[in-house]
Amino acid sequence: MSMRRRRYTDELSAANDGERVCIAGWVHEKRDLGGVFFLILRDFGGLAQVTLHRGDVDKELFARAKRVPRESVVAIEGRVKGEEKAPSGYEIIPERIEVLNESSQILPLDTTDKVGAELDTRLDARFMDLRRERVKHIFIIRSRVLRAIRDFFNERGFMEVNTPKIVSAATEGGTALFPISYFEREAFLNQSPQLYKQMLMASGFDRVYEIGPIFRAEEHDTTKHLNEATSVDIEVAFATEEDVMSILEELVAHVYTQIADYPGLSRLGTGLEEGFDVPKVPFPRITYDEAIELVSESGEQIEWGEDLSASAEHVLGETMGEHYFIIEWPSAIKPFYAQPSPHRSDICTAFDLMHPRLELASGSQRVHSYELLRANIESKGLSADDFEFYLDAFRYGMPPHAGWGLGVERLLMSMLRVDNIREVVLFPRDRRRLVP
RNA sequence: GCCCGGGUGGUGUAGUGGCCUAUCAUUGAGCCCUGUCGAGGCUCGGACUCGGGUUCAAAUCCCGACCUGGGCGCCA
Repeated sequence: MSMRRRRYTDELSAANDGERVCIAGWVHEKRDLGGVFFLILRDFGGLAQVTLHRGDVDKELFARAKRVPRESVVAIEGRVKGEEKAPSGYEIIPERIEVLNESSQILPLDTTDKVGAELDTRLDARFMDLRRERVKHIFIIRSRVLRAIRDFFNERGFMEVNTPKIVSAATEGGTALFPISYFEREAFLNQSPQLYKQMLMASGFDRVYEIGPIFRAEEHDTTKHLNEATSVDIEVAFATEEDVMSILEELVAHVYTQIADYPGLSRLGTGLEEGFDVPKVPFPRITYDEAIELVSESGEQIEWGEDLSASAEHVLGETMGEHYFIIEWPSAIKPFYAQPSPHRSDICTAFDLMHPRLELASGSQRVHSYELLRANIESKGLSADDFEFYLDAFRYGMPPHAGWGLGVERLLMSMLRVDNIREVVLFPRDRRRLVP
């Protein structure tokens, strides 16, 4: 059977009536009515009904079609017949059915969604879970989101870069790293491309972006954390935090715009049957001071200089209702590379992009002074010697610059209203899961 | 790391000490049925996480282990 002649089920319709075609895929369902037998074939495009009438088709073919186990892979040659009684307006009258690979029974999951399955069960049999329609659409959307992000940056003169994922030292502090064995030394999986993208600012690559994996060894076990995630990172020279905040909100709006008309949104089962609204730019900005004030009105007290708790973020999300920025954070709870505010010594240029449900991104203008950066590293209790490879870039002409990092999975789960971040990763890595 | 839940056929579930030879759906095997689209009807097969304990009696109560869901903390 030639793959060149293979057609997708969604390319066909009643308009192809009479054409001889070849389709291939999985046996999604079988309905045996005695004298008439329906085999529902599934490929990447969708479903097609293959109809066999006893008497009209070869006896052997009829019997073999009934015997093929569900989820087996088959290639079918036959004629398209426009048929109002068929679910998609046409059916295939087969002349040949070739079983390319028979599926074992009983299946680990139901691909027809008649019976549910828990996430853990689904992830154990992820290859089969991904055959389910709603799950497939999540990853088609994910792919489209990544494409939209690349288009956005490429159109704006950004250069895509790749920085190392195996690194020598604790990068930013704050989070736990995965140690790995690197020949005779210890190394780590990178928690973020932060230091490397900043170093590129000193190279004159003044608008860079990277989409890549980040690794966090935190032993958290929640619906919004992963130990291996994907981040979109940018760094822009001669820019302030306001400049990169504009880029960020425009990016989010662009991504929403690109996905808003995707028909598969309605198949997700997450309440997006009517699609979604593209968030309006600019997003509201509230300062950290305003944020803790708002939270205190709801009864929860946050001391100035403390990070916002989960319940505080929830209160803010309720109040703000849509995407918003929290700006002017205390320097003490932001990383060493956040540039201090020009107006106040105890706050910095850092910002967080919040969705009502969770934090999506954080960024800042960066410290570009070697002396200040070195002092900041030391004052955070880190050793400046470990950062020599990074600090060197600041001694020979580092322009002012700003940037941010955005969690792809968080963007997706918030956009698609998915409850668990694992849903938007093909093979998620969490506290317990290392396979598949 | 802390707190609170849960582990019953392949999958999803009912069952809070004896009515359990364990419910229902779906899946699987088989039979009937010539227009199904969650097809329908009939027959059959298939499970109490593991190890201790309490009791005349444990799926059910207790202890431990393992697995697992959620919340908090940390973090993006």
